[in-house]
Amino acid sequence: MIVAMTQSSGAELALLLLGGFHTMVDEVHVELAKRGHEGVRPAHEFALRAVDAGADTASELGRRLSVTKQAAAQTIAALEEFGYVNREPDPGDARRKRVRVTPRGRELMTIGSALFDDVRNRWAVRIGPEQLGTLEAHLARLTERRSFTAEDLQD
Amino acid sequence: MIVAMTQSSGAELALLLLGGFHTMVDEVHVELAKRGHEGVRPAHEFALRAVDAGADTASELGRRLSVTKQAAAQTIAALEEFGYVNREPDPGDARRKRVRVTPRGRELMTIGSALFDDVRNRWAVRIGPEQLGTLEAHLARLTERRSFTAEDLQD
DNA sequence: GCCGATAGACAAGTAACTTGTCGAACCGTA
DNA sequence: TACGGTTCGACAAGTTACTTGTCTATCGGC
Repeated sequence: MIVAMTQSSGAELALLLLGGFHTMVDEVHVELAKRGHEGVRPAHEFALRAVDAGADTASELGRRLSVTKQAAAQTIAALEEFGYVNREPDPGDARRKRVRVTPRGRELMTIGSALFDDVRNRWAVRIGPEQLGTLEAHLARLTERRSFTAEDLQD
Repeated sequence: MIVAMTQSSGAELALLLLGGFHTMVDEVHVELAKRGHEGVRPAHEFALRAVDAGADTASELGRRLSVTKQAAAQTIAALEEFGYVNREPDPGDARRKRVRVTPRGRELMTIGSALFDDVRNRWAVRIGPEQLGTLEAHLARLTERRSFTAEDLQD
């Protein structure tokens, strides 16, 4: 995506960041398809990780991914259709449906992690592991705590 | 957008890159709306820059942005509707319609560049200008020439 | 003067969201 | 224990930024 001239170093930086993301994700996505996970979309992978990390209801997943609960519910429905998660009623709260990662979902996460780490390792070889570590540390600092607004409290 | 645990440093890196992009774009987008460019979507800004940089037909714009010519034509139609570009027949080739950036389009680019540069400058203050330069240089290396495939030749 | 390549138009489909609305369930308080 | 506000998930429709597929008009080399 995007190789344009920009005449703005700020806009160029934005494109570099997006390009970096796409470079990683495209490669992982292609390789996942070859290994028996054809239908899966990049967004599904990240959502599945969030579910596994504890976002086991649609509302909670929405909050973690900063999307509406409806969007999260749609993602969960897709993951369920592909057999990556299943849903069961929460015994302690009849409103909730608890989302659990299935063995097949766990397999996707394992392969996905390996593929992402693979790309990262090749990057480490190209610019040096300590340089990559510094890059990550800087990015983490620059993106943390993206200032709350009133909108973040809705829904 | 996304604060999930991942248990994979590769996947975390991908999220950092996407988060960085979003952090920049969201801020610019909000500020643009305040300054009289309400309808504009983030993608439009980058497309407009590509047009200005010489991608003055739908097909060419598609190639530069790595999307289909149809997608590029839709983007151009949106830009035209908002008054950021206009189209006129190419005198030398009756198939082509030449896309030109209007004064209002140029204003958008100017403001957009300033806002992006503003974010970048604040980042430079936070981690140091030379560190940011290194980060950009590394990203540029890691994303350059994302290996051609047969698909790139179609359409 | 044909023929393959290219430009753009039109149509329909898709992914990943959004807003808005709703009923059911939960929970603190009066 | 009844109420009132909050939260949960479901359903419906709309939006953005794409895609694939098909079509006609035009161009350029031989």
